[in-house]
Amino acid sequence: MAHPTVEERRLTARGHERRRQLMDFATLRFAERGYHPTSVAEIVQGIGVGKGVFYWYFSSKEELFLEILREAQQALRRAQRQEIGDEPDPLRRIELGIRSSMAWLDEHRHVFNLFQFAATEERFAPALRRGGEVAAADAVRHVKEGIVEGRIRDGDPEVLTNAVLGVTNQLARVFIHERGERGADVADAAVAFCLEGLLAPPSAPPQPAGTSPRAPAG
Amino acid sequence: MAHPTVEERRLTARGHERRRQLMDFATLRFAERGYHPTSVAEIVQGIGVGKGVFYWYFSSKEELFLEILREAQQALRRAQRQEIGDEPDPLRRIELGIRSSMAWLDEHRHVFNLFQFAATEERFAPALRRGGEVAAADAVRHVKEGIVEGRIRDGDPEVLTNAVLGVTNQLARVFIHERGERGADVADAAVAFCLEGLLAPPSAPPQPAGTSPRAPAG
DNA sequence: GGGGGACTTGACCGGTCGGTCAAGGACACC
DNA sequence: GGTGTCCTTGACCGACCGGTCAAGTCCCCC
Repeated sequence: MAHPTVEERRLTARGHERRRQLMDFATLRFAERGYHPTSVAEIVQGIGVGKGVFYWYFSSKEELFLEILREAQQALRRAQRQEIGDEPDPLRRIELGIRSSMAWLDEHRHVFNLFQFAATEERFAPALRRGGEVAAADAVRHVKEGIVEGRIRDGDPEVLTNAVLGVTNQLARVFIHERGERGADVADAAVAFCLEGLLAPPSAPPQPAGTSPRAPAG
Repeated sequence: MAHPTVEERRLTARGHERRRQLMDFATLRFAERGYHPTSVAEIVQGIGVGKGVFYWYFSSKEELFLEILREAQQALRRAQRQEIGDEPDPLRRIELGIRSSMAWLDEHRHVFNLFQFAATEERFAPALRRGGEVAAADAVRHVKEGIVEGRIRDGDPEVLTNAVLGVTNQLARVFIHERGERGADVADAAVAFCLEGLLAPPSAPPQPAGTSPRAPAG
C-alpha cells in the first residue's frame, strides 16, 4: 500500500505543529463563520499551505470537526476535574464546577458556537451528546450527594443538574461570548442564582411598595 | 416587467396554502437534518412539486429560513403574552412566561434546533438576537418590578432574567426535545428551580448524614 | 371562447465544494 | 550520491447546489 491511513500515520514534531495549526485556525473559522460556510480551501489558504496538507492530517472535513469537538470537551472536563480536586463538600463541588466552566469558556470563547452548531446537525449531535452526558453524570452525582446530606432541596437530580447547566451556559453565552464580560464576575452571578434562585430571603418580609429596593444599609 | 418581485406578489388562497406547505416541510427538514444539508431540491421533492414553485414563493433559501425564524419567534412571543395577560404579580408573570414557553416548545419541538443553529451563523445570528432581545426585555421588566417590590432578591435584572431563560431552554431541550417528556411537568421543575434555587430551605436545619433524604411524612 | 394572471414544470447553468493524486521537495541516515 | 520517509503542492475531478427561465397549465371572469 502506498500510504498508511491518516489515523495510523506517525507524525514528527513538525507534523504535530502543522496539525495544531490547522485545528486552531479551523476552530476559529468554524466559530466565526459556521461549519458549512467555511471551506477546506479557505482553511488551507488561511495558513498558507496547499490543499494536500489538509488531507495529510485529516481524512475529511467532518473528521476534523469531530476531532475539534472531542478535544474541546476533553479540555473543559479536565479543567473542571482539576478545579474540583478532592473537595468533599458536594455544594462546593458544584460551585467549583460552575466557576471552572466559566473560566474555561472565558478563554476559548470561540468553541461556544461549535458546541451549539454540533447539536443541530444529525452527524455531530451524537458525538456532542455522548461527551455532554458523561460530564453531566459527574454533576448529577454531586447533586445526589447534596440531597442525601439535606443540603440541597429534594427533587430529581437530573433536572436540578440540567438547570444548573442551563444557567451556566446561558450566562456564559450572553455575558461572556456576546458582551465580553469577565468570566469570574459572571460565575459569581451564576453561583448565586443556582444556590438561591430568584426569591428574596424570607427573613426579610415583603416590604410595602415604594420602599428602597436596594440593600438597605450599604 | 414580466414578474413582480416575490415580496409584492399577491397570493390566492391556494397560493397561501402552498407557501404554508413549503414552510412547514422545510422547517421539519431543517430541524432534522440541518439547514445546509437540506437542499432546495429535497424540499420541493418532499412535497412533490417542481423547483420553480419554491422560487415563486421565496426569493432564496436564506429568505425562507429567516421567514421561518421570524414566524416562530412571533408565535412564541404571542403565546407568552396571551398566557400572561394582565396578571399584576410580577413573580406570577415570570412563572406564566416559563410555563407558556414550555408549552409552546412542547408543541413545536422541531423549531428548537432552528434557533440553536441560527445563533451559530453570521447571517442569521443578528435576526435571532433582535427577536430574542425584544422578548428578553419584557422579562427584564418583570424582574425589575419584582426587585422593587422586594419579592425578588437584589441583583442585576438582566442576569437574573438570563438565568431564568437558561433554565427554561436547557430543561426544554433535554427533557422535552431529547427525552420527549411532557411540557407541563418540565415547567413545574423549571419554575421551582428558578424561584428557590438549589438550596434546601433553611427552616429545615442540615441533617446529620444518613437520615432519610425524601419527604419525611409522605 | 378568449384573455390574463396565478401558478407549475424541469432542463439547464455557473459556480463551488470536498476530495484525489502524480509529482516534487526537505531532510536524515547510510 | 542513493534511498526512504515525511511532508507539500496545486491542477484536477465528479458531484451537487442554489438559482433561472422559457414554456406550459389551470382557472376565473368577462
